[in-house]
Amino acid sequence: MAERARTYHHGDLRAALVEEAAAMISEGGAASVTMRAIGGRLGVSRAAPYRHFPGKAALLVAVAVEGFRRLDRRLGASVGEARRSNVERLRRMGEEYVRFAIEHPAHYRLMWGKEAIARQEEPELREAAGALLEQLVRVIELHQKAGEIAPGDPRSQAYVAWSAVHGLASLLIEGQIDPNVDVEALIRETTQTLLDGMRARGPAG
Amino acid sequence: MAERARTYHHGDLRAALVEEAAAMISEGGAASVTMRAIGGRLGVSRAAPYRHFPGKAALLVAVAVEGFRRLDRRLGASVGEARRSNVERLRRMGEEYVRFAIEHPAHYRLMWGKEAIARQEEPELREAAGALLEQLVRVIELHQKAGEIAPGDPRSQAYVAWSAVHGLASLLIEGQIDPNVDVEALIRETTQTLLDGMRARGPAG
DNA sequence: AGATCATGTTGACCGCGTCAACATACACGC
DNA sequence: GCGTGTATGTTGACGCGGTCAACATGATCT
Repeated sequence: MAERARTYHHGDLRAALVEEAAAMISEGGAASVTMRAIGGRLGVSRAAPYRHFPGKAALLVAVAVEGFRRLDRRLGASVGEARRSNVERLRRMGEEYVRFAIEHPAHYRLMWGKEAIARQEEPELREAAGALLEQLVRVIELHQKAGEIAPGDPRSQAYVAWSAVHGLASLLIEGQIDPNVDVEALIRETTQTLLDGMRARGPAG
Repeated sequence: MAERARTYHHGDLRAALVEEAAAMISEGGAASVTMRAIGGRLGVSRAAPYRHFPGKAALLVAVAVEGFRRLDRRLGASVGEARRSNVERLRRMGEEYVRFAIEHPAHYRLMWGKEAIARQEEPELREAAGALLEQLVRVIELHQKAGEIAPGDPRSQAYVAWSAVHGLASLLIEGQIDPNVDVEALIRETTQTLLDGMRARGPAG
């Protein structure tokens, strides 16, 4: 944003690349992000990014990791806001999760899609996604102790809860849901059904 | 499969293209599907597909539609097999849905991803996905009448159920779930939680 | 000031999707 | 049978995008 490109060297190109790529993803989708375009927008040549990332895939990974960080912070904040217990924390987390996806569809897609990003397991990505899951597990344990949701392996339950919100987020941002439905109502219904299901204890252990 | 390429004309290139593209997606992911490669595998030139599809995107749409048809048939069959009622139908549908995704990850990804496929609303795709949703709605209505799940707009409930299985399927095929967990158990736990939640009626109408 | 290394630039290559111009073969009326 | 039109397939070329190698520039340390 600041006046760069005055000098031959950029100053902090690496950070600028990640920031700019994220902006372009939001504006025009992942397909609009090309090494040439991103260089152009930063007043830099097409090959300059290669001094900071081994390739385009690595740059996108960095963008995705940044997305995870933001989502993680946002969920953390929402948990803080929630009135104490009564599964409010979990509900808030779920709702905020979906809203994040709706607000940043292309970014969210990039965070999960295996297609756009390198196949090999990027450890940084794993870590960032893992942190998210950890946060969810902790909240579930909290509610378990309060007797608000059924006992059981909190990690499995976290996967179940995550599936529900991730699925809803995906359907919404991929345009699979009838535009006439009330999105906020659907989000509430989804989290409510999920919480009801987690409170009950079905026949299958 | 049969001996083609004997003649200058192919016979049924259109169908062969869809079939071959689907095979390549399964083998090497969507990125491995290039017009040149697919032509080569069919003993045909790179531009030949353009006589049958306006572009690569259209070919991929056809592949995705074919995927929807298969999934639709499979779910229909699973419903038939399920013992009568007691939410067995819905459970079977959910489980089969996730299994389909696991067995055909790249194909499943293509079916939903907006990234790979043209942005404009392909009516054929909408229809195919819509048929799937309709099937789900009908099963839900059935269970509602049997008093096995709570009353309410079956379409919203269908979206909720769909979110759960689609989310789980996505997480699994994108490798987001710890490989040590028992996948089948997780599938059962997810459907069970979902069914429990749909049976209950939470405070939110 | 001079050497060295990090950072940025330019030129080139290759693969890809796509189109235009050309070639071939099947189909149908005589 | 035989031309003729149309569907289908081929080849050449273009532009774009990712990437690498060779070169240029500028910061940094002594």
